[in-house]
Amino acid sequence: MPEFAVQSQTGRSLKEMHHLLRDRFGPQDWWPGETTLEIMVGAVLTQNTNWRNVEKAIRNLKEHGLLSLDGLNTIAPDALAKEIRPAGYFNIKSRRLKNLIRFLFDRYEGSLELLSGEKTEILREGLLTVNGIGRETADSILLYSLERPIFVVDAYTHRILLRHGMADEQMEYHELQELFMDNLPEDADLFNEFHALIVRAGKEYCKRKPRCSDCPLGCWEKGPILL
DNA sequence: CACCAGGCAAGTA
DNA sequence: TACTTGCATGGT
Repeated sequence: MPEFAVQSQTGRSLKEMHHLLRDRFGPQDWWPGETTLEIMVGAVLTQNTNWRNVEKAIRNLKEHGLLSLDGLNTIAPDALAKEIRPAGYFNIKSRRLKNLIRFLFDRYEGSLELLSGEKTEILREGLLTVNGIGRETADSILLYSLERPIFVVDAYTHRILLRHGMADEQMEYHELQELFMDNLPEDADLFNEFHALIVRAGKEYCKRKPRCSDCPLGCWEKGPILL
């Protein structure tokens, strides 16, 4: 039994919210035609960082032929930091990328084939042991890079649920995640699109200073605007 | 000038 | 468990 309402303050189900967003914005095409590795790298680089800055960093890596397991495994941390500078937090993210790559070599022989054969639950536990990979980054890798049916929770997700009366400020990551995963079909493509749409709507309408007027969700305007 | 962006870990109490 | 702080660039 879900502990929290599966309907919003305005009486909408998650499915209805997804359809409203989809009808407004269409497919978001997150991480199309990119490699498994590139998506994993992007998931780390985008931590608390605007995606446009991440694109610059990834472009640098590509231009220098570093966007490969061996390239990232071999390069010195300082040199890597220099390449990903536009993404911010470049020193710590350099170490985080090295940690991730080392994990892939230590546990999967640096083989994305072997990685892909691993069970989702084991993968998630493993990723979470890597210093610099927390729940959102791990889940982003699972969903967007490895196409596992795991729903990604981020600040926008929490904020939108708050404004629809479906969550409170204290709710924890896994509770928010369960709200989606217990009330939607277990479908990676659905989770992919829905989360991307939430981010899209969040960017345009539901920031800390919300601009609710044209939001397709027509959220509960007296709802909390915190977070 | 202030504020924010597709977080996380380490330190403190 | 529940805060607080450091990490940093680039756009608005």
